[in-house]
Amino acid sequence: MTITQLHYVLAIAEHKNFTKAAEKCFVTQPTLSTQIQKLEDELDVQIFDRSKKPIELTDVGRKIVQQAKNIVDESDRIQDIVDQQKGFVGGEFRIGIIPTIMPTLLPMFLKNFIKKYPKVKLKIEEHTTEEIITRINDGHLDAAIAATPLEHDNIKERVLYYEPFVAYVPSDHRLRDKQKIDIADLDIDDMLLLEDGHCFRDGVINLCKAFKTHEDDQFQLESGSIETLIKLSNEGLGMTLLPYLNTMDLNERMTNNLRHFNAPSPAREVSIIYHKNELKMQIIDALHKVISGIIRGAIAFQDVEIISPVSK
Amino acid sequence: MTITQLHYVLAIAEHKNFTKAAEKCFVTQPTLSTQIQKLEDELDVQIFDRSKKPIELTDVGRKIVQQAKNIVDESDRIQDIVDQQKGFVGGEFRIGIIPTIMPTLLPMFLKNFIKKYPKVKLKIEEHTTEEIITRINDGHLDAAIAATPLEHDNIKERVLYYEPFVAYVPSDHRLRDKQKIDIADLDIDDMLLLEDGHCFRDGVINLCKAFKTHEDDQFQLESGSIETLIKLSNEGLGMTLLPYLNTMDLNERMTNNLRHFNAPSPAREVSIIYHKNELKMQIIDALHKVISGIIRGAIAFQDVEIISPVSK
DNA sequence: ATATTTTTATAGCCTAAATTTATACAACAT
DNA sequence: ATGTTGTATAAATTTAGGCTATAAAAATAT
Repeated sequence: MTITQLHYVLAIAEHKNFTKAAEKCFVTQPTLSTQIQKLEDELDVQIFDRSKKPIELTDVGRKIVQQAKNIVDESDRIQDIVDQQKGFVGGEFRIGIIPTIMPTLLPMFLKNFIKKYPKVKLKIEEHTTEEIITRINDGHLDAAIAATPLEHDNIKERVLYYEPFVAYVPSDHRLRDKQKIDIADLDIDDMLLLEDGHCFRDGVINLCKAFKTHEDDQFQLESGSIETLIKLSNEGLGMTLLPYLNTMDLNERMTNNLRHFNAPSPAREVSIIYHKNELKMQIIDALHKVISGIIRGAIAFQDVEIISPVSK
Repeated sequence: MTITQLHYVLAIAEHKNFTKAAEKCFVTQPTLSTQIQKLEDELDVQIFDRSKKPIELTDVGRKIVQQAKNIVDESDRIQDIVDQQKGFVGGEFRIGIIPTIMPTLLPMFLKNFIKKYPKVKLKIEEHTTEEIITRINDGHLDAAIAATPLEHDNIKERVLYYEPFVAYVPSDHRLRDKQKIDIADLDIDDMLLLEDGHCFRDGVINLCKAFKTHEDDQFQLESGSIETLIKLSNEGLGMTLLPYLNTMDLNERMTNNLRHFNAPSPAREVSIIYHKNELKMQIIDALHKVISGIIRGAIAFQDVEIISPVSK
């Protein structure tokens, strides 16, 4: 049994297809055929059920794949150990970012990061939180930036910053004349909300994906786009909450619609999340350092008292 | 990087000597030299410091060895998975047993076990608890039978049975005339005790390695031999406690010296212990099944109430 | 200091294993 | 039937792992 063979097993298990798996492994298809056969002979057990189309895993096969993942992960860490020793931070790194964070955060840290860590080849992908979770679990993403806590067993979270929400109150709204808003003022029924899991602790109100629960509403907003949110609000469909970073580049007319909260301000927790196997930890450390450094300059001056968010 | 290379690394790390490690790996010394060099080249880091005699690990080397252990362990489990699937229980299995358990327990289950699992090649070794812990940690033992709890991070315990102690009271002893003894009757100062960690919960008395703490005693008994204990007791050096199984084959004169406890009787917890990586779990399961089955017939009829032992 | 022993590294050769190209074969769709 | 898609097999090639023999270096003995 070799680590290479285990890589082949994983590729085939993933693609359910020898030919495609071979491409991903940068070898030819016969190589996979023979190597898998050799491994199956050695273990004297069938890993794949080739009678099914597309190919399926046998029962033992499933367990073997699970274990093969462990072994491959653990063997990747040898290089990690060496990298850490050398202070080398580099290689390909795939990071997912949720849509509501991408446009504001990415421009803030990207230039800085690639300058500081030129050896890292960042692959940035926009995904929803659910997509991110599956992709971190199957190893397609090395890490992601998302609203937390997620409380997912296989995924670790490291908080980057707490981002307060600012109310966006259009001109005809009942709260228009309040200079500072309290959480108690909010009414779920006249609010447009983001889909991100921003749950904030308050005995009375829990905005966790609140808008999704109203099935009798006339519309449901699946997009996490802040721009859409603002425009709908401008159309008189209700007030909304904007993450603080999104309020920084509004034009003057829109800035007039902003109302800050009295402390404690509702906030979302934004974290870098990664698989519990902690692969490529140096790069995750590096990202954490750069991002939280940048954010300290952008959010810290705020005098709002951040409340810590709590899950459903 | 291959799993074979990692095996080589581990062997050299253990023996601090290429030649000996090569023997253990059943290859020649040049093979190790070249393979280690290849690995070091691939990782571009020195694993061993060959300038020192005997050879030493570098700082990264130590971490790599640690990780290599993980990988090798995990890769061994692939075979485990297959074995479990096939219901196959076999292969070499090294089990350690502490001296006070060996002579009574081993004869009870060994014949039964080898009959039921003829494919398992048991290697039985007698060791002290401390030796057992190190040997389980470094992988030289697959499992062991010892008095628990040990509360060791890397070692899991699975209780086989609770073995009550029976007092052995020589003819001239102050407790001689009591038919049933209470824990409160015991006095550390006139007792000979085993060295095994049998700690039992009682507000007043804790016999955990008690005899070792008395540095002013005239003698200290390091042997865990029950025979020695009985003979010393017969010589009038004090009463002692015998594990129940050891009282079953005494001659009549000695049986007359036995005094059972009023419930709850002090007892030692005897467990099969194994590394938390849970390698060869099928065999451990098999041993557990056979031994606790045998013991049910030997101890269960006792009507003493067993108290659960608790650590220091 | 020199010789001897012990231990690791290197060279050259051999064999086995991994991979490739070419092709056969099977299942499925049209 | 025929083409398509996907896996297995055959033969050739390259690569890697292992061996013997020996050199080099270090430790130990004389």
